[in-house]
Formats: sequence, structure tokens, C-alpha cells
Amino acid sequence: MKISSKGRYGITIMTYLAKHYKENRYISLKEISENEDISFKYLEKLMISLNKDEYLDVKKGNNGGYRLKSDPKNYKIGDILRKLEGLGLTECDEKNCEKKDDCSTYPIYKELNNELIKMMDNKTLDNYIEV
Amino acid sequence: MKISSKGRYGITIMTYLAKHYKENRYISLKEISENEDISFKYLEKLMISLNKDEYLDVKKGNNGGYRLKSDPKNYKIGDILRKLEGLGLTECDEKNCEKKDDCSTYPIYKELNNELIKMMDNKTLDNYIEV
DNA sequence: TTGTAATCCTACCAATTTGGTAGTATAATA
DNA sequence: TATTATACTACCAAATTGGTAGGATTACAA
Repeated sequence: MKISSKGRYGITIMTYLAKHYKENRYISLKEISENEDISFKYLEKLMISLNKDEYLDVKKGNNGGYRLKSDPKNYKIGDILRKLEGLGLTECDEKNCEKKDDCSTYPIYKELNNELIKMMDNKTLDNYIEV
Repeated sequence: MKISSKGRYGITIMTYLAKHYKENRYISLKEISENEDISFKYLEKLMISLNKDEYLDVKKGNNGGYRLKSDPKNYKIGDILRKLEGLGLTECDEKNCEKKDDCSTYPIYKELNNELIKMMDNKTLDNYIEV
């Protein structure tokens, strides 16, 4: 039940973007790679997932990079993890398991998943950047 | 961040034992294996971890098997998972990471882990067996 | 006292997931 | 048009996970 390094890197990246949000500039993967000690190539790949549904502003070319579309308070930890590795402790609901109604453990996972999701969506990036 | 099948099986096993607690008998892995459709051999291996610190009553030999040591209300979901796969979304605290104080994401994980543990230890087996 | 039913323990293996690399294509702009 | 950036595809190695096999040990009942 660990968050994978994919998810952890995602949170690192997004926290980095949040911290520099006020600077109003595009931040390149090169910069993040150097400052957060994550392989540039791996970062590139993560960004493809992380930027699903145009989650971020992107600019290619010179002085390009990524930028939050809006204030850090609008970015939930839950959403970051959803994009990179999905959210939830089981797949009971996701896979639409047929045995659900007759499953002795489903009620446990239903509760756990609901609380987990609530907890993750309740935390936004602004809480973790000193201003 | 999924619970592994190790953990899920553990919860299935413990729920089974809880459901039959009132019957006051030892329950064999053979019985659990047949009823819950888990490979007998795999079950055997899981029980070694699951029974750490003499978590359960065991009897070998004829009519032997496993039994809860006490009422299902004393068995936390958190403890079951601790025995089989550990509890927590990161290893930040477990591995005593040196960079903690200088880590931009540690505060996030600290909060998440605390809430997760609280949530898991708040759920006991008696809540999930119909009486 | 011996056969049987159960757990205990160790070693091994296959499949999947995860973490990471390499190379090329595409786009923006100075 | 050279440079700086992201976008995309294919590949690969290591670790984890899920599972199997087989023998050792223990308890009990006939």
C-alpha cells in the first residue's frame, strides 16, 4: 500500500511548481530534474501522465516548460495521484466486480476507499508551501 | 497504493475466523482454502506472517487449525495489514530518512500516514460480521 | 504405538510491475 | 535556421508479488 515512486515524484514535481507559482514563469523539466534529483528522461515520461486533461500550462521552445494553470489551492493531492497511479486501496469498485453483493470483505474496502479518497481530496498544495 | 493480495487475503482469512468465532472450534487452512478459494499452499505461507507475535490460537494435528484468541472487536484492520505488508503510504518515517527536516514533501506524507494509520486502527473485525 | 491430519519451514520459480534509458519527432521562438 | 524545449514510442533490468513443491514437526485418536 505504498505510494509508488511515480506518485511520489508527481507530488514532488507539483510541489515544486506550486512553490514557484508566484514567479509567473514556465519551469523546465531540466530545472526540476536538477533541483529535485530526478532523472530528466523519467520526468519526461511522468509528465505525459501528469498532464492528462491539460492539467497544466505548457510552453514548448526557448524559456518554455510547465506552470500551474491556477492557484496552488486548486490542486488536490488526490488528483495528482489519480493521474499517475489511480486512487484507492482496492479495485473492488473500479473493475465493477460481480461478486460485490456477496463478498464478505467488500464492505471493509468500500469504507476504507471512501475515507482514503476523502482524505486525499482534502489536501491541496497551498498547505505545503511556505509563503 | 493498492493493498496487495497478501494483505487482502489476510483480511479475508481474519474475517472468516471472526465470522466463526462463536462456534468455538479450530478452523483449518483446508476449510478456509475451500471456502474462500485461496491456494492452500499460499495460505500456509501467509499464516507464518499473519501469526507473528502469537496473534492467533493454533492447534496442530487432528481437528486442529486457527482460532481468534479473543473477541473480533479486539482485532484491528491496521494490525492485520501491519503483519502482512506494513502500514503507511511511504517509508519516510520507517527508514528514518535523514533529509526529513529539509524535505519539501515530508509534511505531506507525515499527515497522510498519520491519518491512514488512524483510519486503519479504527476499524475492527466485529464491524464486518453480521451477528 | 502408529497412521493421519494438521501446521511449520525452506527453497524455488514465473509473471507482473516498477523504475529507468534511448532515440526520434514535433513545436516555439529568438 | 539553430536552439531549446516538450511529445512520443520502444525497449530493458531489477524488484516485487503471487504461487508451487516438498519435507519436518506436532498432536491426537484409533
